[in-house]
Amino acid sequence: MSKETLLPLLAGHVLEHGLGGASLRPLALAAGTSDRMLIYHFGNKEALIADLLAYLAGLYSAALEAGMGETRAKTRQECVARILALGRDPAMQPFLVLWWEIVAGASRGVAGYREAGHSMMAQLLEWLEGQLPIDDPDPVGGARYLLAFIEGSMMLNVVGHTRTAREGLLASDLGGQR
Amino acid sequence: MSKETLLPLLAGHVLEHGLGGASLRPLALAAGTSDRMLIYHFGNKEALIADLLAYLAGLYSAALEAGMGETRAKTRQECVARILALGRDPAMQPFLVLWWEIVAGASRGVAGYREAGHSMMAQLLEWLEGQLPIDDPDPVGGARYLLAFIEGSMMLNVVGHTRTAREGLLASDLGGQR
DNA sequence: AATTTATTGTAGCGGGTGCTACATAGTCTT
DNA sequence: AAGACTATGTAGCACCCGCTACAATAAATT
Repeated sequence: MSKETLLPLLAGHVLEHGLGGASLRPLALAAGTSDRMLIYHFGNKEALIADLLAYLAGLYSAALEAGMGETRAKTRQECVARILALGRDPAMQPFLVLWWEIVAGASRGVAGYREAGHSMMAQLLEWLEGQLPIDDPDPVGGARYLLAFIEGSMMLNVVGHTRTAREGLLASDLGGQR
Repeated sequence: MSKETLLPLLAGHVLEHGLGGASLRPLALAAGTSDRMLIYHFGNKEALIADLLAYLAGLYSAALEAGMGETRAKTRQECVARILALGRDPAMQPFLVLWWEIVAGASRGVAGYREAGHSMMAQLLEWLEGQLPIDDPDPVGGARYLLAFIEGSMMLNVVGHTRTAREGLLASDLGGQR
């Protein structure tokens, strides 16, 4: 067994049980090995987490591509609706939970978290640009604007402010009426 | 020494060293007691964290009031600029770091985190409504809209997407030109 | 065939975790 | 004055943590 065969199993465990609280022995059990071997392959836990974060960023990219619609949205509203729907997809839920854990780690300065978060947001940004209407007057700026708004809305949902998020969306025209 | 005198000291430690990784003995040391006494006063760690989260929400409210400007902003742009500046204030930094930890806990379903996060966002929302221009056409919806956008921008900053956040802000008119 | 190298198991170390048992001193009530 | 209640210190338990020392096996290399 090598790193490459271990990483998917480790990622599965982390997506289910969290990243911060993960410890070697449960991680090893989920991957069918021992803590002894995890250290052998990765050197130490910090390196393991770093490799795992990179692998998870790749997984996230794949999940985004799988969730990408065949056609572009016709309006920014439709585009936002699509991505918010993607966020409600149960299959994406473990990623979202993990996502806020990564943000928290990045904020506290834990090694590797900022980089992983940056990478995942860059991928989402690129995906979002490709989802904007073809005739959008400012796809580059628009994607950045919508990204901030969407992620803020998702955070509000997480802390139970679903109504706040919805009413915020209604109060905005997403730059679409100009 | 009672709960009431303990909580400010505990909050200070948590603001400096984080909430998730906090354990009884360091917490007690920071408050000038023993783990033994923390359990005595709060029952168990979970109850201690719950009390601490409630106290921190109150602290956050006080910090907001202290950071509130004397006058209202004249435009939504100025309003957003003010709150983003407040977020860059070093005095607010520990709160922001703690904030993302609360969001992560809420997302993972840790007891009490969702409630604390909800309370803090409700306070920020109220504060934001009071900061909007007097002649704003839709203060209620506008505050919700701006809140989502601002929080999304702050998250982008945390993961190193400062440029993305800034360009998103430039691409939006914040509903101000209609 | 001998030797090195890669992979794995077993056992354990030092330290941190939440929490508890027990004793003690002071204070308050009857 | 006697007993009850409150607050606190000391010591420790059972468990989890990352990590390591040592040994064993098997494969590859010389």
